[in-house]
Amino acid sequence: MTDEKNLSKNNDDLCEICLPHEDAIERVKKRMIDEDKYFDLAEFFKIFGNPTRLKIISLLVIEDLCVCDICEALNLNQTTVSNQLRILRANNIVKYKKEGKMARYSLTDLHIEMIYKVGLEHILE
Amino acid sequence: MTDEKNLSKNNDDLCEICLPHEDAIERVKKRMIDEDKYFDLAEFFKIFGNPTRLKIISLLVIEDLCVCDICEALNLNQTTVSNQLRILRANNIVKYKKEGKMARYSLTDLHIEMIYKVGLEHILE
DNA sequence: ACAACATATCATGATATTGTGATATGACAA
DNA sequence: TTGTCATATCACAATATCATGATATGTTGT
Repeated sequence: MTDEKNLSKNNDDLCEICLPHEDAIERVKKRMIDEDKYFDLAEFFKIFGNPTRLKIISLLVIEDLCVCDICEALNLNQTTVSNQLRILRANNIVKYKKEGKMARYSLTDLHIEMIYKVGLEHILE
Repeated sequence: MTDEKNLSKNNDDLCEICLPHEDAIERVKKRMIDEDKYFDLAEFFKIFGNPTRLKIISLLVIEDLCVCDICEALNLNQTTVSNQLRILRANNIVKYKKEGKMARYSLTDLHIEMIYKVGLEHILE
């Protein structure tokens, strides 16, 4: 604890110009998650940061659909939808079941729906 | 309803190669939000798609902090933090109160905390 | 085996976002 | 008013992401 305080007075860390609140910094640092996790989490949220993917998600919140239904409902070409579905799959946001020639897509779990809905609530305020 | 079916047989929409499920498409299309909203929502979620911003959010979930505390806790230079705080502000994710020379930042509302936590739950599974 | 269909992958030019150095603002103290 | 501190803004090179055309894969019917 005293070590921490001395350390910070030595100015050998990045923030050289200000006088930080050591106690608050200690508290929040203790509760941070692993560095890697922030990157994983950012990758995950990045997926929601694209209107096309959000549209696809919003459809799948309502019901499961095959690729060509998504194309039709969103008026997008097949390549675009398929590409975005790949990204959604790779990030564990949608899953699919093969039914003959078709692939029926659905959301992997409730988290996705929750995040979508809370986000929508936020921007509609 | 019959109109819809005839329309789709005319192949004058983008998805020409497959035989979509008209009924499902109708159902989901009816419940879609305005085109613009998808863009707004994507802009909002984009903010969560960057590790630095997530780190800042994760700190503010725990307690309110001034800029220089955030720099110190995250070992980032002031410009980086300030820039990201500007983006967070512009997108209504954080707010701040001036206290003398300092600016004390906090999350705008509970939505932010919820989205952060549900996302974290998801990737930790 | 072959054709047709539904979906997936690859490659790419156009566009957007990143962190950061340089600089500006605004508050307090002397 | 001058200097210092805390924070904000601007500008930009490096990097990432987008939609899409071209092409591949895998399934069904003949």
